[in-house]
Amino acid sequence: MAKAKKTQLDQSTEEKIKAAAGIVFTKKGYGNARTRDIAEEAGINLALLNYYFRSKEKLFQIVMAERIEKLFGVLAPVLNDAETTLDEKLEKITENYIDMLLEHPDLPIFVLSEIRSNPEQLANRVQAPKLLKDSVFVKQLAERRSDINPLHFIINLLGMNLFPFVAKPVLQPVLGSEDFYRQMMVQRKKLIPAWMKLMLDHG
Amino acid sequence: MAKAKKTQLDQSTEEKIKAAAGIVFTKKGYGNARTRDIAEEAGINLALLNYYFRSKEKLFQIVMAERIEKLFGVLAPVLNDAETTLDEKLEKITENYIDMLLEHPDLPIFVLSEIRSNPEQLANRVQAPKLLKDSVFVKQLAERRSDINPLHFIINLLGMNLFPFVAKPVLQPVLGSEDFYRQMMVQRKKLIPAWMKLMLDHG
DNA sequence: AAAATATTTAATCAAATGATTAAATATTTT
DNA sequence: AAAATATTTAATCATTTGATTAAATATTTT
Repeated sequence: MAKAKKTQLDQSTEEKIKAAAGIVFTKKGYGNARTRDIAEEAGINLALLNYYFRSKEKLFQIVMAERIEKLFGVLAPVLNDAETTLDEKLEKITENYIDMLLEHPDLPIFVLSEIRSNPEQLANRVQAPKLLKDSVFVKQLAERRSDINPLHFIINLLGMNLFPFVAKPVLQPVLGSEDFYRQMMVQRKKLIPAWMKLMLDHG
Repeated sequence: MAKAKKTQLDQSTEEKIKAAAGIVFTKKGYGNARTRDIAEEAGINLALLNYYFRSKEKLFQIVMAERIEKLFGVLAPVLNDAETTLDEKLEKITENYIDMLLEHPDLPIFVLSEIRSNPEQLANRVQAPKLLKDSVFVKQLAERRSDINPLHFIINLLGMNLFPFVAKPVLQPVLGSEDFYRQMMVQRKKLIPAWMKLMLDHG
C-alpha cells in the first residue's frame, strides 16, 4: 500500500480542498456555491472533489462543523474558567472574539445564515443551553447582580462583539477604508468590556 | 385594452407572487430558492412568474429593495427628527425595531447575508453614511458627549436591537418556546434604552 | 523492476432548474 | 356579440450543475 506518501498527499490535497470549500462556502453560502468553484479555488479537478468527499453536501457538513466550532468554541472555556473574575471574562471573551473575527470577518454571518436556512439540521449543534444555565460565568453574575437576567447580559455582550462583523458589508462603505474598519474594531476591544461593566455597576 | 379588471388582477396575482417570493427568498436565500418553490407558494404556474417578472433575478431585486427599505427605512425619520430628544430617539428606535422584527424575525439575517454574498450590487443601496454623519441624532450626541464616537454608539444600539434576531436560530433552543423568546424581546424594549442611557451618562 | 495501490484527469451522465413557446381561456373594449 | 387584449397553462428547451466512469499517471510495496 502507498502509506507514507499517500498520507502526505491525502493531507495536502484534502486540506487544499477543505480550505477552498471554506472560502467559497463562506463567501457565497451553500446554495450559491458551485462545486466547480471550489475545485477551481483548490486548483484541482472536479472529480477529485467527489473522490475525497462523497458530495457537496458532505463537504459542506465538514466545513460547517469546523466553523461552528470556531465561532462558539471560543466561549465555553472562558465562561467556565473558575480562576478568572467576571470582569476578566468580559475582557477575555471580547479580546478573543475581536482578534479572531478580524481574521475571519464573515464567519458569523455565514454560520448564522446557514443555520437559518437549515435550522433543523444545524441549530442543535450549538449547545448554547448548558453554557447559559450552568456556567461559572452565570453563577458569578448571579452573585453580583441577581436582578440581571444572564441571557440579556450575554446577548448584549455577543451583540456588541459580533454585530459589527455581521453588519460589515453595510458599515464598510460608511467607514471608507478597510484599515479604518479595523481600527474601530481594535478600539472596541477596550470599549466593550467597559460598557458591560457599566451595566454591572449601575442600572 | 383590459384596463380596470386587468389592473385588479395584475395587482392581485402580481402581489401574490411578490409575497410568495418574499417568503421563499427570506427563508432560503437567493441561491437555495427555486422559482418553482415560489410559484407553488403563490399557487400559480411557473410560467406566470416569468410572465410578470422577467426572471428570478428581477423578482429578487424587487423583493430585496423592499426588504432593505423595511430594515433601514425605520432609522432615517427618527434620527433626523428635530423635535425629539436624544433619549426619546433611543426609545423610539428600539420600540420601532423590536415591534417590526417580532413580525419579521428573519429580515436582518436575510438582508445582511444577501448583501454579503453580493456586496458590489447591494451594499450601496443602504445610504448609511449620511445618517451617521449629518443626522440630528449625531449632532445631539456630540453636544452631550463629544468624547463618544457616534459610530460606536450606533453600532451598539443596532447590535442590541438586531443581534437577538440575527441569532434567533441559536437562541431559540436555549429559550424553549417561541413565546418565551417573544417575552425576552418585549423586555428589551425597556432595557435597551436604559442601557444606552447608561453609556451616555457614565463611562 | 514488477505488481499493487492510490491519485488524478477528461469525458460524460442525469437530474434540476430557469426560461420560453404556443395554445387555451378569460376579460375588456368597441 | 365580435374583436382585441390580457392572463394562464402545459409542454418543452437549454443550461447549469452535482456526480460518475473509465482510463491514465503517480506512488508505494514486494
